[in-house]
Amino acid sequence: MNERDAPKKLWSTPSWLVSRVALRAARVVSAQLDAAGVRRKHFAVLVALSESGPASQADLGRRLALDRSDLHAIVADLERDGLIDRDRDPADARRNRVKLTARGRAQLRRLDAKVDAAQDELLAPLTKAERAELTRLLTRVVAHHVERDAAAE
Amino acid sequence: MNERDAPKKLWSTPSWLVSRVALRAARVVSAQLDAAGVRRKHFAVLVALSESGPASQADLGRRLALDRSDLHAIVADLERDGLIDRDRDPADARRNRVKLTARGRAQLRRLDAKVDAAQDELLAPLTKAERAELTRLLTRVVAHHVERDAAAE
DNA sequence: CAGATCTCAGCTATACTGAAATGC
DNA sequence: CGCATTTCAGTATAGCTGAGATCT
Repeated sequence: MNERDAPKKLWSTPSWLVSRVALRAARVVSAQLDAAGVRRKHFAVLVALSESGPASQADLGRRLALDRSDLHAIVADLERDGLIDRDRDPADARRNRVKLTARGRAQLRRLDAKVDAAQDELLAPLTKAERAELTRLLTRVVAHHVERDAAAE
Repeated sequence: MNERDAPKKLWSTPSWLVSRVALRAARVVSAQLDAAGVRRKHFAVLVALSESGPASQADLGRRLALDRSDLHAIVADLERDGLIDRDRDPADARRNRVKLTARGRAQLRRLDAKVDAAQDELLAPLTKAERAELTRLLTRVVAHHVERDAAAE
């Protein structure tokens, strides 16, 4: 008796399935990142800084859908570990300008490989084409809800 | 600036996408169930009891992948609301025998419709065929990890 | 002035652990 | 005895809220 004996109704309910997959995803990704002492949100922040350059905390929060409050703690962790630098934005003194350090950049390269390995572990039973299709469908769902939120202001 | 401006790297990372979809799923389902004063886990327990008849808490926990501790609280809620009955299992006095009441059965019918509506809301941008394909792929992923856990004992 | 940003204290829900009491 | 079940207390993380201080 285990999860495989869950009600048929749930096995055909996308919201239940996606929650189960999200839990597995969190586990495999966290397991990969744990050794580096980094959590998933920390990784997301490093990725965003690497891709788009320095940003304010408010900006990072909006782009990554992270709360200002959580972001505050994450950025403090990353700064303590020397992976990012923080200073006042000279153009707008309300903002903290957050940027990757060389050490953060190097750490991100290592983390990238670990996160890629976790994807492989998560999607092990799927072919390459199926993984692409799953990614496409999930992307469409997320995009739809993001646009709906934006339309609602 | 919002989630749509998240790093491209994340938009192509299945674990990130599936977490975002799971959050949206939790929101739309919870919104539907809130009015009835029921949460998602409560719904899952009702579904399991309806499909397979009376069960012990340990059994429900294994089948629904819910912790014994959480299940304790859920079952207490459902009993307080008159949706389930609980008594000692005469065949094994360690077990609580949990079963649906008539009221629970009636409530479940209403909740079923609400959860179905939430699926529609969640998967709005997808065609029927795409929804079926997404469900199939997610099922394969969950089943894979469930079997792996079972094999590891 | 209204509005944005950062910080801090706290909240709820979810997932999980340890241990005691009871019964097989 | 070892093992299963229930109950209870407690932990960690994610997502979120309210409010104050500061700045545009």
